[in-house]
Amino acid sequence: MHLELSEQEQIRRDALRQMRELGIDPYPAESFPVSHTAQGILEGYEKDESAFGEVVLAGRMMSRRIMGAASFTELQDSTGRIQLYFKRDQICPGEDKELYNTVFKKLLDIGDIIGVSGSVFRTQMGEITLDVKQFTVLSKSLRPLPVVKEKDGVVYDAFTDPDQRYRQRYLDLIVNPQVRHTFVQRSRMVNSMREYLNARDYLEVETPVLQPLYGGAAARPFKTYHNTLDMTLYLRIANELYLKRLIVGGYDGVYEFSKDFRNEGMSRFHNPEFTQVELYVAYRDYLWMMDLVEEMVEKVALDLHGTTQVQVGEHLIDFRRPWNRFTMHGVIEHFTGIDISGMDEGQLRATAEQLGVATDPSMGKGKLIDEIFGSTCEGRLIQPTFIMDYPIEMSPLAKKHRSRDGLVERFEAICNGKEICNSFSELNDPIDQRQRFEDQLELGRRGDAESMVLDEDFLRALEYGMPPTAGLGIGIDRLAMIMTNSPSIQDVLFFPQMRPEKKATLDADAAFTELGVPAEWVPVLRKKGIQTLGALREQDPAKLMNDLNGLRKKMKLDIPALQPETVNAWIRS
RNA sequence: GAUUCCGUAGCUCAGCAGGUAGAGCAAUUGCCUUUUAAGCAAUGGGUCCCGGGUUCGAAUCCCGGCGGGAUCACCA
Repeated sequence: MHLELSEQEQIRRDALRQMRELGIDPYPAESFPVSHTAQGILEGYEKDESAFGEVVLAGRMMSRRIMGAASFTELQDSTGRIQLYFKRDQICPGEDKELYNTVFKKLLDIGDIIGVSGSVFRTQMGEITLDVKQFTVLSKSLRPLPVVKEKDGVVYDAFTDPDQRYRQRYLDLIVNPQVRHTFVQRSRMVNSMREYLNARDYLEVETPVLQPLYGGAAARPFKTYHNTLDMTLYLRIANELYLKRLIVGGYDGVYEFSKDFRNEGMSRFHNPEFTQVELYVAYRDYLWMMDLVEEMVEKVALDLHGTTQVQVGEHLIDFRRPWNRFTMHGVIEHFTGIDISGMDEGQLRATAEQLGVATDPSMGKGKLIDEIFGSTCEGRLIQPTFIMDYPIEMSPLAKKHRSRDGLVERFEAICNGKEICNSFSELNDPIDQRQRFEDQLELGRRGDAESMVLDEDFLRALEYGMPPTAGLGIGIDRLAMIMTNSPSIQDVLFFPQMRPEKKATLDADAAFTELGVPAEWVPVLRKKGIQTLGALREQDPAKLMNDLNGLRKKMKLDIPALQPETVNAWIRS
C-alpha cells in the first residue's frame, strides 16, 4: 500500500497491477512502428477521403468520453491530436468483452501511451476520426496529467503556473502545444543560421568551455576545479579569444554556437547559462558585418514565418532590409536633441543629470554615454536598428575608429528595445591590445569586478599577426524570444535555472520499526505528517495515539488499535 | 540584492466583516452504440506552502521562513 500517494495515483497503480495479472505488459519492449501521424491523417483525409487504408498511430491518450459500448478518446502524437473511436464489438469481436470492458474502460487512464490501428472515417459531427480495431498499451502513466481543454481556440483550465511549467517542462510540453512549437521554432532558427553560415563556407568549430582564464566579455565567471591538474578553471563567459586564435591560425571564417556562463543576476532576460553564436571573418570590417547580420536575420524571419514581419507583444517588427542605422552620437541627438560629440567627462555628466540619468563618480566617458543611450534611446528602438561607433572605454577588443577619435568600430543591433547582437572590427594591433587590457586591469584595481583579465597567450597569438577581421556575437536566446514572441527567456529555454525544489526530509521506514513502531503503523504516521524520528519525539503521546487511532478508523485499516503504553514507548525510546 | 504580489483538491480557481473548507474539470461507481471544453446520476478526495503569535476559535489577522511571478539593479 502506498498511503503517501494521492488517491488517483493509487488507482493507477492498481490498474497497472491488474494489467499484469491479465498478462498485459504495461511497458513492452518491442518497437511499435507507426504508419502515419495525426497531422498527416487530418490533412490527407481532408484532401482525399480514400487516401488511407489501415493506419497505425501511437501517442498519449489526452481525453476520453465513454458512452457504454462506444467511446471517443483523443490521441496526441508529436504532430497533434486526432480523435479515436472505440467500439466494443469491434475491439472484441467474440464473446469475451474483457479487452474493452476492463482493459480499455477501467485500466487505461488519461496520459497512458497507446498504439492503435484502424481505418479513418468522418463522424456524423464531421470530425475526422480513427475507427480503432486494435490497441496496444505502450506505457502506463502513474500520475494524473493536468487536464486542459480547448474549444474554438479558447483554452479552459490552462496549465499556467510558471513554477510548475519550468520545473516540469515535460508536462508543459504535453499539455501546451504552443510550447512545443516555440522550441521547434528555436531549433529551426539555429538551423537557418547554420545553413546561412555554411553556405558561405565558414567553419563550425568548438572551443573549450573549461578555461584557465576567462575573457572576451565583461562578466563574472563560474569557478570550478580540476583535480588532476590541481588548478582552478572557469566556465567560459565568451569564446571570442579562442576563435580569434583560429583566425590567426589561418581560417578565413569560423563560427561556434556556444553555451556561455555568467555568474550574474537572473531576470526575464538573463539565465546563468545562455547561448550565443560568434562569428569571425578575416579581411572584413564591421560595415561588411552589418550587411551580413541584416541578411541572416531577415532569412531567419522568412524561414520561420514566411515573411519579414513578426508580431512581438504589441509591436509588429519588420526585419526587411535595410535596417535603420545610427551612430551612437546620432541616435542620442535623435531622441534628446543634444549633440554630445566633443563633450568632456564633466559635460557628459551634466548632460546625463539634465536628462534624469543616474550617475556615479566611478563612471568615465564611455560609461556615461552608455548610460545616456540606455535610458533615453534603447527602449524606444523597436524596429531593428544598428547603432554604430561606440566609445573606446567600453570596448577593449574593438579596433579604433578609422576616422573618429575616442570611438571604436563597433555596432549593436537593437530590436524590441533590446540588444540582439554585438560586433566590431576586431582589434589586431597587439601593442594596442596589451594597452587596452592593462587599462582594464586598472579598472579592476579600482574595484570593477567585471573587468577583463590579461590573456598572455592571446596577445602572443596577435603578435604573430591576425588579419583584419570582423567579429560578431548574436544572443540566440534573445533572438529566439523575439522570433517566437516570448516575453521571458525562460520560455525559450527548455530547462531554465531554478532554485532546487525543497525536499521534505524523511527517515526510512526501518528507522521507525527499530524504534518499535509496527511496520503497518509507519504509513499511518506518515499520513499524520510525521516523517522523521525527531518529529515523532516531539509529539504528545496521548494526542498522537488519539490521532493515529482516528486515522486507523478513517483509513479502514484492519489492525488493532494502539494502546497508550505502546505510543509512550516509541516517544521515550 | 531591493520593492511588490501570489502560494486552498490531480488541474483551474472561489472562500478571508476570524466560527475547523467549496465549484468546475479530473477520479470512483452505475446508466448510456458517434460525442464536440462538459452525455446523465451518485460518491470519494484537502498537513488551506512551513513555523511562530494574537484569539475561546485562524485558510482568513500579525511576524518570520520557503518557493514563485512582476518591476528595478547588475549583466547579454
